[in-house]
Amino acid sequence: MVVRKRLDYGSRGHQVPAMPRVPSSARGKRSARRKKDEMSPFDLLATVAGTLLVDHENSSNAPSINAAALTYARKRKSVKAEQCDDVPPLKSMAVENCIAGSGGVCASPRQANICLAENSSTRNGTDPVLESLTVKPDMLVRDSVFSCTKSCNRAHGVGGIPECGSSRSLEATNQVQVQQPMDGDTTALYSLVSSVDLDGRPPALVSSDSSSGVPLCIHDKDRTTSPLCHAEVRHAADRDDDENSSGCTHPCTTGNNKSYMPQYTGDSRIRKMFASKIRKAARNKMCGEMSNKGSKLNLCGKKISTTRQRVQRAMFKRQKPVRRHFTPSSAKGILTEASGASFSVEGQNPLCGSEDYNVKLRIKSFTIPELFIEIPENATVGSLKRTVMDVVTSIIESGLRVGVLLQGKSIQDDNKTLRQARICHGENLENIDFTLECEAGQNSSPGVRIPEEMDFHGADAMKPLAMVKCEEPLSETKAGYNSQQRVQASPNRVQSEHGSVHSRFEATAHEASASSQAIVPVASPSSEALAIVPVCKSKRPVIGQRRIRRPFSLPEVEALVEAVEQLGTGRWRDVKMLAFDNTDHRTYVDLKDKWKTLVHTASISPQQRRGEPVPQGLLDRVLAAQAYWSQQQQQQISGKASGQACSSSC
DNA sequence: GTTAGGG
DNA sequence: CCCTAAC
Repeated sequence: MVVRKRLDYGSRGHQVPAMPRVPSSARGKRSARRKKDEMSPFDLLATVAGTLLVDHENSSNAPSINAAALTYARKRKSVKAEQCDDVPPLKSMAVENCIAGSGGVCASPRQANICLAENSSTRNGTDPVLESLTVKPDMLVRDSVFSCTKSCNRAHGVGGIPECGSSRSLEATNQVQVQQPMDGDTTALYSLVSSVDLDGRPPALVSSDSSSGVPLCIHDKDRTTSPLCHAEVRHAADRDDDENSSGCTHPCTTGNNKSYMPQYTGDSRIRKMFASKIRKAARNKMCGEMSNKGSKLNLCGKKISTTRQRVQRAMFKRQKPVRRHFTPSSAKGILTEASGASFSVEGQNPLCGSEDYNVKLRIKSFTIPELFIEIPENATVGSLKRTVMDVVTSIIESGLRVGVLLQGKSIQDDNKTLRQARICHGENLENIDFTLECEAGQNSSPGVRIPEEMDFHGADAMKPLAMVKCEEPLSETKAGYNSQQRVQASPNRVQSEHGSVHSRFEATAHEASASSQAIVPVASPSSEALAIVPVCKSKRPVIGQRRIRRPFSLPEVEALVEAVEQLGTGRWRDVKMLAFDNTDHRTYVDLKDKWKTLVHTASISPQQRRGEPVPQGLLDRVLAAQAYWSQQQQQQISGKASGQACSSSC
């Protein structure tokens, strides 16, 4: 067998050494490290103790170690022979199980495992990225869009199931009815709109809309001729996987860009320095600041530890959106949109008369910018969902502000009254739009990060776009493009604004946004690059922010367990690559931590366990694997020690 | 950049 | 999850 190098995974599939590599941990636990020079006796003791411990564990909790060892041996053997292709029956069963259990997620790690070789090979080549992404229930999406628009006139409260629900995206389908005295200024309106519950819970005034079907703006539809695939992601419906928590738990406000650059691929040194310093500072500083959310208040007093709110943290780690980038949702609005999701709102005023001086606006949905997602063809739907979830979450969390567009024109003056802004009784409010713009955008220099972050692999069209986007002044963003094409129907117009260079891509983006009110991952024109720039991305890098907590789903746990069974503890990077290669938000440290908790969980009584219950069978496997690999490590260590002793004595 | 471990 | 020491 060829000596395996870590990086080999990338190009040749996964190769696992027949014998567990001496976990570099042999350099091991600190305690071990410290002792290693001073002890032979200690070593011996440790070995004995370890053995005893292992025996004990096995006798009390899990299958006999022998059985486990056999299993592992077998597995390792097979793995050794055919890393990725040889998937023992047991694994298959597990996979099925997992898939059946909870939508999607599960499949990913394992599949990644199984297809690793293929995966990696494709990566090297042309990276077929998004072709598989598609889906594109265009109609659905559009339906929702249109229904939203058109239902304006409909009386709210109709019992029917909202059409939007079908394409429900990110709380987008909620209709929000905003009533505001016409004399209120636009600032007030902004506030109102901003208060829209982004968490998907129906706002107080939400009403359902049963009208769907007939698109109000047919041109939108026609425009959507792009060959690109649009994938609609249903936020709420699919949140049964592990990502749920993240999104749900921290619905909005405080920015957390985690999603779009989850990997620790950033400049870690800088990150570390900034992160820890800034973070600490932030902790002290922001005690009172963020606790509106949830019940986590008064954290300041404590040290904001476990429950501490997301603290400003170095964002560097998220600087390289390896696989995900946002993309401007429309050419003209590139920057504008960049700032965030734009959501279509429906202006309405039929009832104004009866409401005296109140303007009734029903916000039925909003869209977020197109998202470009790069994901291997053989990635699972679950991983795709997660990816999209990440992106969406980041958009929402990165801090949003609202912009108001009337007849396609952005209303800049917050001090105007609605009446002055012509958002009032008697005016045509059908074309009023609200855009969500990233707060972040205001604070940072947009252009700085983009170039580095972009994955340009030959995405010629993308690059320019990104650049443009980055460099574009934010102000233009606001003033420029207005939400969706519904308002500004002409693609040409869009292109004219940015020049022909970007036309191709822009058109794409344009279409995408036009076609959907939902989250729309769009396949890049060039199969390889999906560079995407978070619209908000260039925005303030939320420094020192804590990552969102994302409990491991059962499928993930299974994948982890299996990977550890194969690779052993102490090889977290490999575990990550084997089972979570497509899951950016799970770092190997996370996996290690999870394993730690799993072991702990498995060792306590079921009554003491919290969170999503993990099947006992799985926990048994955890213990077995832990015991087995612990033993292995012990043996390695003792073997090493004896070897040294021998060599020294000889 | 990884791994181990404490918090 | 975070942070950091030790490699």
